[in-house]
Amino acid sequence: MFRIGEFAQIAQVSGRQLRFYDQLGLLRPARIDPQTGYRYYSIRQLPRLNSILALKELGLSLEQIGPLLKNEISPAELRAMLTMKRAQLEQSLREEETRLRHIESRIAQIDRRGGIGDYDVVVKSVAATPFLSLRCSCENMDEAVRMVRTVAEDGSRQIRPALRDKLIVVARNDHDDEKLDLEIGFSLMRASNANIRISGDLMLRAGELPAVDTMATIVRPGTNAASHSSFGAIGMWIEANGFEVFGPCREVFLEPITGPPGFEGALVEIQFPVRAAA
Amino acid sequence: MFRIGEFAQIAQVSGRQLRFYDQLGLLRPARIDPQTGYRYYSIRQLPRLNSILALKELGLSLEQIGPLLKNEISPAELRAMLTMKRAQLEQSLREEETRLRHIESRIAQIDRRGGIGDYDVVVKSVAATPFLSLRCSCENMDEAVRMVRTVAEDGSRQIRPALRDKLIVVARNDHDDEKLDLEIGFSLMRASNANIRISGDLMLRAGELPAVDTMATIVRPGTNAASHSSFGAIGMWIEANGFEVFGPCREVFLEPITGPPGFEGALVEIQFPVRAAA
DNA sequence: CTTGACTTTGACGCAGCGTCAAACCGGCAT
DNA sequence: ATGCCGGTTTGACGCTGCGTCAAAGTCAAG
Repeated sequence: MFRIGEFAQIAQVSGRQLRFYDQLGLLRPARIDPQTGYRYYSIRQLPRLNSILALKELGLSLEQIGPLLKNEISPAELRAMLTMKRAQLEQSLREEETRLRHIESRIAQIDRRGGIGDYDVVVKSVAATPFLSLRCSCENMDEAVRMVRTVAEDGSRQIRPALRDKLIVVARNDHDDEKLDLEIGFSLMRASNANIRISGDLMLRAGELPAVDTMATIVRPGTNAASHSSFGAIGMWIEANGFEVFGPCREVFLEPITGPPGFEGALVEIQFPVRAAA
Repeated sequence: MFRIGEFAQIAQVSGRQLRFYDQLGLLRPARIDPQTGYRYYSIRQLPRLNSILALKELGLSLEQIGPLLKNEISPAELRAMLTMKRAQLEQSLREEETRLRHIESRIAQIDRRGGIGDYDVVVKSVAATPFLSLRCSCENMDEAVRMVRTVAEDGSRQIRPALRDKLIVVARNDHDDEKLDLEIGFSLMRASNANIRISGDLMLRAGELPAVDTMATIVRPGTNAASHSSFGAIGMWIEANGFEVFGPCREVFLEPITGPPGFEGALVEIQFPVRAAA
C-alpha cells in the first residue's frame, strides 16, 4: 500500500489527478483510512490507472472512460467512438495545417515588407439574398463608376428604404476582357418581383445572389486607390493560404453612398468566393 | 449605427462575443445610450472587428491582440510571437498525428480480434537509479527463472530493506543468441558502492541503470504465459504507433516476490526504451 | 396599449486539472 | 513526551472564450 504521493510518483501522474479520478469514481483508492481520510493505493491498481491514461491518450474524455472500464461498452460501440474521434482529429489536423500556413504567410509578409500589414482578411459565409440589379458592360473604370453612381442614386430614390438593403457590385468578367462586365444593384430585405425603371432606358431586374459558404472578405475605404491595393492584399492572402477563387467577386457598399464622386468616404467590403486549391 | 444584433449578423459573430470584446476593451461600441445601456455600433468598426477575428485565426489569444490593435507592438515582436505560435502548432501537429496513429491501430485491433484488447501501454520517463546487479548468461528460461529467484531471495535477505527498492531484470541479449543474457538485481533507494556476495560464488555489483526519456511500459501479472502475450502486445503497439525499440528491455517486479515458483502472483512492469522510428 | 422581438447585467458551465490555503497527520530526532 | 518537517485532507478559485439561461427593462409595429 502506498500513500498518494508515492503512488503518484510510481505512475508518473500528479496527486491532484489521482484525487480527481477518485472523485469521478474512475479510480478509488484500495483503502481510505476512516480516521484520517488518507488515501492508500495498491500497486495492483496500476494497470487500471494505466488503462485510464492510455484511453485518455486516445483522446477520449474521462466521462467516456468510466463506462469503458466497467465493460459496459461493446467492441462495436468502442469502434464507433474511436472512428468518430479519428474523424474529429483529421478535421482538426487539417484546420491546424491551414492555420500554420496562415502564420507562415504572415511571417513572410513581415519579413518582406518590414512591417505589419493588414490583418483584416476574414472568411465568412453569406446567405442567398434577393437582388435587384442591372447587368452592364463598361468600357473603362470611369464609365463603371458613373454607372454605379447612377444606380445608387436612382435606386435610393425609387426603392422603398424598408425594402432596400445594400448596394452591391458583382464583377462578372469571366475571361478578363478589356471590358468590365458588371452587375450592379441592391440587395433586398425580402424577395420582390417588381422590376424598376431608372434613368433613361435602364432597368433593374429582380434576381438572386447565391449563397456562398466560404467567402474571403476584406473591408476597406472605398477610394479607388485603396480599392486597388485591397485587391492585391486579398489576392496574396488567398494564394498564400492555399485557396483559389471560385466565382465572381463582389463589392458590398456598407454605407449609403453620399458625398462627391469617387466614393471617397464610402466603406466597401470586397468578397471573393474561395475554395481549397486543387 | 446598428444595435448589437444587427452588427453581429453583419460580422457573423455572436452578440455575446461583441459584449465580451467590449468588456475586454478590444472593441467598444461607437456609442452607448446612457439611459438604456444599449450598445450601438458603427459600420466603421467592422475593420477593427475583422482585425480581431483575423488575429484570433492566427491562434493569438485575446490578451495578445489588445496591445497589437493599439500598435504597441513592433513588427519584430509580432514576428517573434508568430514564430513561437508556429513552433507550438508544429509540435501539436506532430502530437495529433501520433494520436491519429494510436487510434487507427486501435481500430484495426478491434477489427482483427473482434474485441477489446489491452489498453494499458503507457509512455513514461524513468530516472537513472543505482542498481546492484548480477550479469549472467542463461541457457534457457528455466535456468533464468531459477537465477532470478535466487537473486530475489538472497538479495532480500542481504540488502537492508531501507536501501533495497525493486527487483529488476534487464534483458541484454543483443544479437538474440540462443542464450539469454540477463542482468538481474535490485534498484536502490540511494547510491551505494558495496558489492554483495550471495549464494555460492555469485556477486552483486554496484552499477547504475541509465535514465530513459521515452519508455513504453505495460503492467502485467508475472505468470510466464501472460508475460509472453504482454511482449506480443507491447511489440505490436510499438510498431503500430511508429516507434522503434532503442535499448535493452527491463522487467520491473512491482511487488516483492513471494509464493511458489513461477512468480504466479507477481505484478511485473515490462519496459521498452523507444524512439520515433527512422 | 399591447405584443413580441431585442437588449441589458449577472451568473453558471465547460474539461481537466494546477495552485493556493488552512488545518491535520506521521514518523524521526530530541 | 515533544517538536518539527514534510505529506495529506477538503475546499475553493483559476484558466479560455465564450454558450446559455434568467430576470428585468426597451423598442417598434400594429
